Amino acid sequence: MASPHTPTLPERLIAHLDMDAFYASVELLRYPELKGLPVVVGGRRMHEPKTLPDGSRQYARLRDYTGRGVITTSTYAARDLGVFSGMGLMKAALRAPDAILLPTDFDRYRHFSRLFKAAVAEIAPVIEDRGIDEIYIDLSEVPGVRESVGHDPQGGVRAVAREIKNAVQRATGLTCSIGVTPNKLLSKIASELDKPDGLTLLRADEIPSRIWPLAVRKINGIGPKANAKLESLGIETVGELAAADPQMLIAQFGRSYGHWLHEAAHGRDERPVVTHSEPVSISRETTFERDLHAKLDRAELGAIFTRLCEQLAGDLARKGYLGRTIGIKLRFVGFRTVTRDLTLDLPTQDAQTIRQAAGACLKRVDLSQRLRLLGVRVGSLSRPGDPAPARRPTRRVDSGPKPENLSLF
DNA sequence: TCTGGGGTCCTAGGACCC
DNA sequence: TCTGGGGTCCTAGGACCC
Repeated sequence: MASPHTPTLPERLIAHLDMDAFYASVELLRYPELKGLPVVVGGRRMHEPKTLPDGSRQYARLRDYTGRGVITTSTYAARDLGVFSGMGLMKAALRAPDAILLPTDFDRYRHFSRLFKAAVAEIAPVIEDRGIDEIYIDLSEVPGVRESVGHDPQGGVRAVAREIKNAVQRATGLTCSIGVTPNKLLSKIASELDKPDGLTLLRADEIPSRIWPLAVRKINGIGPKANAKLESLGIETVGELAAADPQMLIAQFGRSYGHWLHEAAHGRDERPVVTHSEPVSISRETTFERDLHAKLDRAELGAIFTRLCEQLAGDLARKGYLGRTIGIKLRFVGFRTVTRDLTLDLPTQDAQTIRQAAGACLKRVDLSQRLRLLGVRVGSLSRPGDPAPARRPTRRVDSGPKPENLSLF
């Protein structure tokens, strides 16, 4: 407990910045005539817009798409038609057949990602990367942030957040939404409250009025499973979660997650803004256009497998990592997913070594069902100069020869 | 007409070591 | 010959996120 003699720490000021419909907005910059229309980005097939002789452009429609693939981003006009990120394109086509479909151009999104992050860093350098289109920013030490403007005690914060939004707009031509609160958990929620082009400031004393009415699913870390279970317990809002008996939550969800649920519902979160982090694993995976069978499609699968290993080796080399744990991921028809991994004595970067280890992993899987996805992963990463890992005697892996292992790879 | 690709973190059991 | 306890590594699966 804080005694009168221990100075209380100043409350942190953390921002969460989320680019609005990022991929779709980047596409609208080059196809401005699509502004306001339902547009969806996603899919893997070639559906580039065609420029006609008269200079006008012809776009693919959602109804034209066949094959596997999901929506990566949709414009707000498309969302109004009920098509959202993660939805299968074929399903989306039933809801919005006339929506325009654009292919993803990750290089371009990465470029704009660098632009907006650099613009923010000029104003507030303490940034945590949370992927291509969002960041956390620690504003606590930003000059002017704690000054009040007029009688608005948050005037300084608001001004700095506005400045950040303007800088992002100038650098990219894009809008973003920002939430500023005492921690990452609340800021993540706050940035969504006024999307798009939003700016939401929230103090701890506003949690009951602003946060508790929200659905528990709005909390980052409560996914579909936890949500369903909470619902079955009669808990739908954050306020109901906050009022729930912590011991009951622990009994239902386990010590760690149960305790976290309670803390999160009360808006408590001490996680720092992490400005540097090292990757834990690097992977490549692909979903096939049609389901493949290990025996019937042996040559095709073998070629894909080798290609994934080569791409992965390329990624490792480019990023400057070695990995000691090689793993595979298989997804069968029906979406059952299986993983196997194998830790080598020494880290590697070599495609053939990876391919061989991954092949050994594959031998431990029953391959009688058709596959829809194959992936390869490298973990236990190190840098080329790092000291060699302490070797432990290789233990027998009981691979128990599978009757349906078709010894293909 | 089901459900991409890239990740992180957690849990849990067995091996192995002290 | 019933039964220890802790710590770390390895492996598999699953929830969750962007």
